[in-house]
Amino acid sequence: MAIATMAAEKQLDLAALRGTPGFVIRLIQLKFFDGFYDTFAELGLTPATYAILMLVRDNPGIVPSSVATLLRLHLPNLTKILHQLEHAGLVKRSRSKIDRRATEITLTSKGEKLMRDAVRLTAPYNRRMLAPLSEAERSTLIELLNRVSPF
Amino acid sequence: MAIATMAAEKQLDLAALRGTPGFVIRLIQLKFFDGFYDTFAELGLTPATYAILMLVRDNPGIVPSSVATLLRLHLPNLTKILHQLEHAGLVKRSRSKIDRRATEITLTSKGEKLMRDAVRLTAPYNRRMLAPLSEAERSTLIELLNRVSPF
DNA sequence: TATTGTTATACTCTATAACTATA
DNA sequence: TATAGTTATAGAGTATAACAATA
Repeated sequence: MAIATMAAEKQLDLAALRGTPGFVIRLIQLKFFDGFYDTFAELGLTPATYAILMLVRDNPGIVPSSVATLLRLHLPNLTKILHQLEHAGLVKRSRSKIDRRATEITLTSKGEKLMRDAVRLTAPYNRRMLAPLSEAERSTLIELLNRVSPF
Repeated sequence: MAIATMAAEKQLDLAALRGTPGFVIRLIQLKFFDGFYDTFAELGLTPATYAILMLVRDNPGIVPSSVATLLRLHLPNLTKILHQLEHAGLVKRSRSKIDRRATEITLTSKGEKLMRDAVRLTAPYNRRMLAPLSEAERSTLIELLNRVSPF
């Protein structure tokens, strides 16, 4: 956080940008990222590793190409992260016996424990990020976002 | 676009991630960025330069530190972009007479023309990105997003 | 002593090309 | 011939430190 502090910016005209959803979404994403690190850095998780480990938790044996597609990562970049996660003892990679080109990813017990800890922080984090909204509005927002989302 | 194509990913369990607004917002932002380049690349605009030029258009004489704060950019990075925009003849920078450390940014007539062209593409682009929603739902979403946004 | 803007630089994220091993 | 995964590398985006000019 070295970005200049707010000052007389209040009287500026932001109407056009505030009506541009792409711009507002970018600001919100930065807010979620900042909040993510505040919450999950103590567990050593980044937004990317959180999503990867969660996807593996719910889909044991998933292959890297599926993870890459769903999380919008390029396979070479995912390979590097998976190498780190394996080195940290959080996931295990093993050759598929059906298609020996494919690698099946599963969580280790250490990975499972980490995600249990992470899940405990998740709901409060989400609530904090959406604090300006009521419970009903939060549900509405999440539903609308999922309809707009590519998946 | 070299990310693997969708295949058997449909039968995977994505419930946890879909209930995580930060994750869905990230996917949506990528969708908006892709769509932005499809729409505005012909004008030579990026999401960053679009936002900067729009902010200058609506706030002529705005100083770089305010732009940086509002757009969540760091001043050294903004400096570089402003240099490019000035070199492209889209903005003009002049020393403030009140505070001679400050630089006042304004659009050139070329910059104004560019933004008129850009504005014509904006509404259709936004509508396309939010196509899965009805008109009323679009308004609701934009209103909720603005309430969650830091500004 | 603090702030504005700049330069230089480092770091992270994302993207592409080329290779291997399997199919 | 095509696909899964890997390696190496390039590029864009973001971050920090140090400085000059001005307040």
